[in-house]
Amino acid sequence: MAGTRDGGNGSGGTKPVARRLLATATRLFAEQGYDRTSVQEIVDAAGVTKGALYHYFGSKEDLLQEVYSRVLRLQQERLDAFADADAPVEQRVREAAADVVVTTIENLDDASIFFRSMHHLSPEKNKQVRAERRRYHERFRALIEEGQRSGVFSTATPADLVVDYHFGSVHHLSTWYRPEGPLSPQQVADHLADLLLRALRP
Amino acid sequence: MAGTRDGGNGSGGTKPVARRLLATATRLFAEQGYDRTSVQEIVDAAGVTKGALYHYFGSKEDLLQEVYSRVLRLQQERLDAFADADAPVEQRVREAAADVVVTTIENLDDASIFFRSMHHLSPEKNKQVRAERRRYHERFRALIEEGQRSGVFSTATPADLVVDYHFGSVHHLSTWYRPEGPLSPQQVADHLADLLLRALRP
DNA sequence: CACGGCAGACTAACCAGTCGGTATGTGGAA
DNA sequence: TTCCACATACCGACTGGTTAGTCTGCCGTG
Repeated sequence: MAGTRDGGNGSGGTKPVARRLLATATRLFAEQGYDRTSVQEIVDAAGVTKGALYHYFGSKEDLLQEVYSRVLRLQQERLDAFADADAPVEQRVREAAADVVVTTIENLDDASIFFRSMHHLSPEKNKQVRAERRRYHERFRALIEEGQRSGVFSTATPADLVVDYHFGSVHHLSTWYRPEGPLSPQQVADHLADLLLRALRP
Repeated sequence: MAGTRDGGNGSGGTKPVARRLLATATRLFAEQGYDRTSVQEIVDAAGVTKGALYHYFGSKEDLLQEVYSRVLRLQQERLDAFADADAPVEQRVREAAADVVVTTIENLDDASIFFRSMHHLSPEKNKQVRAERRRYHERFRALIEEGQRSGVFSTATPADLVVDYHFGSVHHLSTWYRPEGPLSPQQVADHLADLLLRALRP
C-alpha cells in the first residue's frame, strides 16, 4: 500500500524532491506553526504540487514526525558518543551538556518545532517520540548519577531535576537565541555547560 | 463598537459567564492546543452558545490574549514585591526564583498555553506580550546584576544568560511536572532556586 | 418598552487528502 | 534499432468536512 512512500526509515538515499519538501516544511512549520501551515503552502514554496508531496509522504503528520526522528536520532547518537568516551565524568558531562546546546542552535528550526508542536502528533506517534525522548533523558541522568556517586557532583538535588533543569535551558533556546546576537553557539554552549557544572559543585 | 466587550482591561467585575468562558477556554487550550480547539467546543463545554462568547469577547484570539495578560500581570506583581523587599540580594533572588516556579506550577495550564501558543497571536498582540515579558526579564536581570556588582554572585556568566537559564527551567515545567509526582511545587521550587544560587556562587 | 444578554442558524473561506490522468525512463523482445 | 510494457514521478481539479465569525431575533428585567 505504501508504494514508494518513505515511511520514516533510516538515513540513506532520499530523493531530492522529498528532501526539498521536508526542508521547506521544516522552515514553514518553524515560522508559522504546524496548524497554520497548509499543505498547499508547503508545495507552493517547494515548487511542486500536492501530488508530489503525497507521493513521498503518507500525510501532513508524517512530515512532522520526520523532523522529530531526525533530531532525536542525531542527538541520541551524539550523547552516546560523549557519554561513552574515556574521560573523567566531569568532562564528559560538560562536553555532552555543551554539545546538545550547539546542535540545538544549529538546528533551531527543528528544535522549535519539536518543543512547540509535539502535541500535534497522533497519540501513537506521540507515545513513540516520548519514549525516545525518555531514553535520551535517562542516559543523561545516568551520567549525572555517576558523578554524584563518585563524589565529584553534589547530591543536594535529585539527578532527575538536574537533567530537567539543564534541558529547560536547551528547550528555551529557540525562544531567545538569535544568530545575529553577540554570542556564537559555542560561546552560549560553554556558558550553559559552565552554569550546570557550577551548580553541581559539591 | 465594543459594546459590552471586555477588551483586556483590569481586574474587577467580570461577569460570571465571561469568567466561565475564559476558564473553559484556558483548560481546553492547554489540553489540545489553541488551533485544535474550536470555538464551538469552548461554548459547548461552558454550557452557552457562540452568541454569548462573541458578546463578551471580540475574537478567539482575544481569549488567548486574556490568558497571557492575566499571567503576566500576576507574575510581574510578585516579582516586583520580592525584588523591592528589604533583604540581602541573595535572599531576594532565591525567593523570587522560587516564587515564579511555585506560581507557574499552580497555573500550569496558563503556563503551557503561554509558552506553546504565543506564536498564534497576531503580530501586534505578540509584540505587546513580548514587551511585557521583556520588562519582567529586565527586572530579574537587574537583580542578578546587583548581586554581581556587590560581589555575592560570580560574574563568570553574563546576567542575561543566567536569567534565560533559569527561565528555561520554568518554561520547561509544563513539559515534565505532574501534580501526582513525588515533589510538591514548593519542593521543586526550592530545588530549582538552589541550583540557580549554587551556579552563581563565586 | 427599551435594552443588555444571549440563542442558534447561516455564510464564506479554507483545508487535508483523493484520484484519474500525463510524462518520463527503463528493460526486453522482435 | 525500434517498439512495446510497465513502473515511477508528478500534476491539479475536486470533495467532504470543518471553522471563525455574523446576524437576526427572542426574552426577561428594570
